[in-house]
Amino acid sequence: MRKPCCDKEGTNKGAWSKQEDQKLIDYIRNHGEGCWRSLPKAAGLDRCGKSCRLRWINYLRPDIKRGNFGQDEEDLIIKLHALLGNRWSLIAGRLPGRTDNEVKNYWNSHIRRKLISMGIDPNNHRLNQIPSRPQPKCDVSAAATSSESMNNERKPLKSFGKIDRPVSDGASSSLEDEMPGSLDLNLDLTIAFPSSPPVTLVEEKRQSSKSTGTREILLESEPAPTLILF
DNA sequence: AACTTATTCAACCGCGACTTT
DNA sequence: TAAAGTCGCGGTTGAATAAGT
Repeated sequence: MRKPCCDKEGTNKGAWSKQEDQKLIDYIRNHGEGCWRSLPKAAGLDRCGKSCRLRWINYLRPDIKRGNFGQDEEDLIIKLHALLGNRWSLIAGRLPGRTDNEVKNYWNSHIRRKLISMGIDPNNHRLNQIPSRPQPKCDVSAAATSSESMNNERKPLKSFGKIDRPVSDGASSSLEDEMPGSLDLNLDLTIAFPSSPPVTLVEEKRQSSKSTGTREILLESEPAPTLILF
């Protein structure tokens, strides 16, 4: 059988030194990404492959955009979070140059607090005080499109191809009933599935969107199925 | 200036899905 | 087909820094 990914004994941990960074950069420049297990040894690094991967993806990759998030990026994160929940890698995938870790951190340190201060539950994007329902300054209209899939207690969907957790579960109807006509997403989001989504999801989507008519969810079990939200 | 508290963010951990043997 | 390895993800932690007192 195979050897374990990395023996935890005798590998460096904690912050990366400049030398380590340089070794990793040099190695990946010459050999490309991949095979993280064997990379540390080949690159002369005393690190776990997992740690190398993380360092590269979150910090060293040349296409990483550093610095503050723009308002458009923030809006997009909110909208995508409303749709996808805490699937940071998917959200980051829509933000060029941003990493899942960065998006996650930004959400937890900035956006989350901002939504709370506006009386919006960041977990489900619902207003806490339903009766008055003030219009938030920030574009959180997507929040209203959210469903219970935002609930942090839900089981995470690990494989997108498998869709054992829908992008919005069927339980979303209660929310949509509550927030009719506030679904101005203005978001052209297309997610390509690696494989056809199960029919159950399609049916679920149709059922939940049927009642409201406020959101178009297109999920086709066709060769290149996409999820399109408006 | 010194201390405390809050915030940020890089890195680690554990788990589940996928792949390989 | 089962078991073990690998990879990627989300949650969490903790050190560094900033802000407040």
